[in-house]
Amino acid sequence: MDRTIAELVRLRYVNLYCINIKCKRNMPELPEVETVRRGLQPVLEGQKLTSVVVRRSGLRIPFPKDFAKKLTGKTISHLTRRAKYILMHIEGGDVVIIHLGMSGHMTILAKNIPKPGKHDHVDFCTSNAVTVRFNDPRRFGLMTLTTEKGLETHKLLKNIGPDPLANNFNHITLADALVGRKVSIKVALLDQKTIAGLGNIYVSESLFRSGISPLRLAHSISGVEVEELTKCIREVLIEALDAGGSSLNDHVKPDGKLGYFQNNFKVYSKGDETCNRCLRARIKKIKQSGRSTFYCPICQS
DNA sequence: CTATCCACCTGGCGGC
DNA sequence: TGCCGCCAGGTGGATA
Repeated sequence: MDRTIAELVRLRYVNLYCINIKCKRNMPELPEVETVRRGLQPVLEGQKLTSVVVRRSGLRIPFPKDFAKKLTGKTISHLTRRAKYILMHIEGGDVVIIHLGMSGHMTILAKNIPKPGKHDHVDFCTSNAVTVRFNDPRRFGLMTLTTEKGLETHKLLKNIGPDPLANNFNHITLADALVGRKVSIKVALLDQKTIAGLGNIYVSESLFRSGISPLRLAHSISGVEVEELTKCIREVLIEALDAGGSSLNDHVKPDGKLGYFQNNFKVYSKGDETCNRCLRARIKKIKQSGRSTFYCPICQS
């Protein structure tokens, strides 16, 4: 039975519906965050928030004063995304900034709403009797408030680089962002002000696909290589997004649980395994700036 | 200014 | 079986 989320909610078919997945190797990077946004969109847009329940004083940062109070009774106009942030636009000009951190996920509860568990920090209850529950065991996520006017200059968003899936992003944008950077290309791509939305997984995957060693210095990447890298970043992200999208649209099980993203990683977490491109080298795992990097020493140079 | 390092947090896993 | 300690990750702020 394949149905969209909106349909399932309308039919009150969904008991428990996990939008994001508690899968060890699926930290929320751009594709996962975008998938969550797309999953929430049909159930939240145009709905009034009848109540907002906040169960602790803060996550990575404190909740704003009167967070719940300011949102209660307001209508959600639409959901957008900037880098790994989900933006919930409220009629009247407020905007809720949501970051899933490392372990944050959303659950849509359409009936038989269970008692909140240990890490269920926030509930958004809407006029269509749906509860969207935010759970985040590690509490690296955050929620805060700003306004439409303050969005561009908000501390969390103002220094974020271009979105790799946006139309205005291309190899020239990326090349510009790498000029003079004396860090490795791996570290530069992980930096959100170079490019928005890549995390540890997709940086390794993009570099593998483009055949560029993660150890190269950012400023040493040639124009031709940046062009290839740009193409590969987009491909990797779009493929992950498609996998997420198919999870949302096609893999709804009768019990309402979402199908898992497929892990088609070529190098990430594949340390010591034989490279499936050259079939000769073993994937190396190294540390760069305290973060693990996976790459093929033959395919990437 | 840029680069590096650390704190934040908890579940999961390896080792004993 | 149980417990201990380490590790993973994204980000901002402190430090060099």
